[in-house]
Amino acid sequence: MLPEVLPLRHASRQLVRELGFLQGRDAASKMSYSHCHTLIEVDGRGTLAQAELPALLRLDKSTTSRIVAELEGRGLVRAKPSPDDARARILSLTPKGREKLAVVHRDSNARVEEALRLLDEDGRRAVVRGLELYSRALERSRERSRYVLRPIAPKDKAGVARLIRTVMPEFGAVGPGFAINDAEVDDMPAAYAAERSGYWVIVTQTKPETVLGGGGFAPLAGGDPSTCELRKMYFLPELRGLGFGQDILTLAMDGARSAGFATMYLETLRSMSQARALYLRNGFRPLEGRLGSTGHHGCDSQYARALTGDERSGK
Amino acid sequence: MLPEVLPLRHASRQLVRELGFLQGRDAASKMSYSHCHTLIEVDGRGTLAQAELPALLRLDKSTTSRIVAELEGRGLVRAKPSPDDARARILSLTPKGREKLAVVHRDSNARVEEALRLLDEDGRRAVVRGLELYSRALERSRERSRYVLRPIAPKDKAGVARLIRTVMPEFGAVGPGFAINDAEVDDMPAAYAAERSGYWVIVTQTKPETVLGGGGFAPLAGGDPSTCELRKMYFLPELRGLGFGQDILTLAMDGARSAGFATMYLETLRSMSQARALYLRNGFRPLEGRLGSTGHHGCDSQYARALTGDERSGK
DNA sequence: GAAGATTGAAACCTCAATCTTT
DNA sequence: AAAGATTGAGGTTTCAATCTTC
Repeated sequence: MLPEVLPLRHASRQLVRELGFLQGRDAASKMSYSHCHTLIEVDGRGTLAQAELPALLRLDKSTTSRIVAELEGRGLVRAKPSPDDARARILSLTPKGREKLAVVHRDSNARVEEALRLLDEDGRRAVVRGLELYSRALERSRERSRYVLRPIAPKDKAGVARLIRTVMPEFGAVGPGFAINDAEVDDMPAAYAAERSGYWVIVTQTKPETVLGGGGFAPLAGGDPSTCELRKMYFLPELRGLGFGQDILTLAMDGARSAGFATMYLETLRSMSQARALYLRNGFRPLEGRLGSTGHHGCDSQYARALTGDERSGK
Repeated sequence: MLPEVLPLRHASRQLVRELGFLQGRDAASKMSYSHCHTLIEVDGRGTLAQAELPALLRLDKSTTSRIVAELEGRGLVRAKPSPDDARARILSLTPKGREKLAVVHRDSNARVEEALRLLDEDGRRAVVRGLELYSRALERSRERSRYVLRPIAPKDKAGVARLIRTVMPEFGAVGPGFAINDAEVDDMPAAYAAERSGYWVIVTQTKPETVLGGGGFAPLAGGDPSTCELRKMYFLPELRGLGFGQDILTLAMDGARSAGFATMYLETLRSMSQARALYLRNGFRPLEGRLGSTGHHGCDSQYARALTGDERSGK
């Protein structure tokens, strides 16, 4: 277990309790915390579909429905039926709602400032950074839990082919000289069942499973037998930024190391900037030219790193 | 307004939503967070008086009463009447409660760890530090709100005298050569109504007001007319660590500057370590000997700083 | 009277069921 | 059937009132 887990849980319990005090109903404004957040979200967007509120506030739609009804009843929010869809309600603040929000902002700012003034500038910046990092990490972790990472299986044949044929054109990787034309695309499960290779997929947790990402390794075609290639790592947009690239890269490097490879090579495109940042973080370094004979002359960028030693990052 | 206020409020809203802090439930164990926290607090102390729970969990005593009743009903907590006081109930975990807590810990650790693994080591440390700093600042801010800082008034005469005669003996500052014997102690409001001086007190917000701390400045007796003395700054233990020393020191320095003083001098004791740290943070430097003729030869430590320029800290 | 603890009423939240519109 | 929204039932919390013991 990471050494930070227990201290963080303790700090988190403390913080939740303190925030419970800070953000409890304010007697003066008679507004619950959720009501204030709703006003803030509606104000920040000018107008807002009521259907968006549950995701923004992380509350059940029944709760947001009741909040809106209450705010409407108090004349702080106006709800109009959408012209496009008679089911939907479009929310906006009334002038009275904007006044109320100004009061809420002033009170909240004052209370937060009062606490921040007890810290020096370095401490204040550390607080903001720490809370931002943690809430972002929790958000990513929550989103990750909607997916499953597992080795490729025969049933993934069609899904993986569709994945590759969807992502590559997004980056202009169509036509000759790109992996999208490789014969293996049509049957990835068979291709990566071979010795000294591996492929993993990310699928939705909810059935029916849909393949949304994948990546693997195999011996480098026409290359040294001690060199493998990181191959066909692609993710649909909704999966990006959740750290699955790092997961698959780690699995691939560990698998390649176990299979006796000494070097991992890869070909990619400069336009895949998120992927290139991942490679650099993991100790991959750009090469001057190609290795092996992959036939992917459409790729404008090559990287490699040694798999020996315990060098995990490129620092 | 501090530049960190708005980013922090945003980050705080995000974090609160991610933590699902209100009415959150731990899915696996079917326990509300408050129930889990209660088990953790009881376990951490072995046994715990039920009356301590509201302060620990920052919940109303009616809520903690219901939580304990629920946990008792489920056989997780045992409550015995205190042998000393038939009103009080002493809580402890049953073996079944300890088992349940182990499950809760395992689940919580796993979830927190899953999020932390998305950060590098530097990020993880920043998260822990940021949350600890903020929860501590909120706690201090909450405690501060129970008190009021204001200029001394005639009605404070008895309270301030009692304050000084309580705090000084705590640090051994009794007998000849200490400020506790100064004539002004018996009527501080009158003494500090004079020109070029000021005194502030910290009193409880709840009536009747009780004086719990104070401090001020006045011309240095027997010293240069451009030199003032920071005088009689004392706080009862419950007030320490809440930043009131900094508040009074800032008021005193600003007041002295306005009254035309160029230097602020002070006499203290080495044993008052919190006060000395405050002086050093505020640009005061130790002197080799005494200034003026205060008659406080009991003090073993002298400091001074210039009031000109904008030097605020000693860095 | 004050402190420890409990109980009733009301606010807020979630889950599940329902209604309306697409 | 699916999506937007509402409603009913039940859990959690606070405030205020109450009971018991010191």
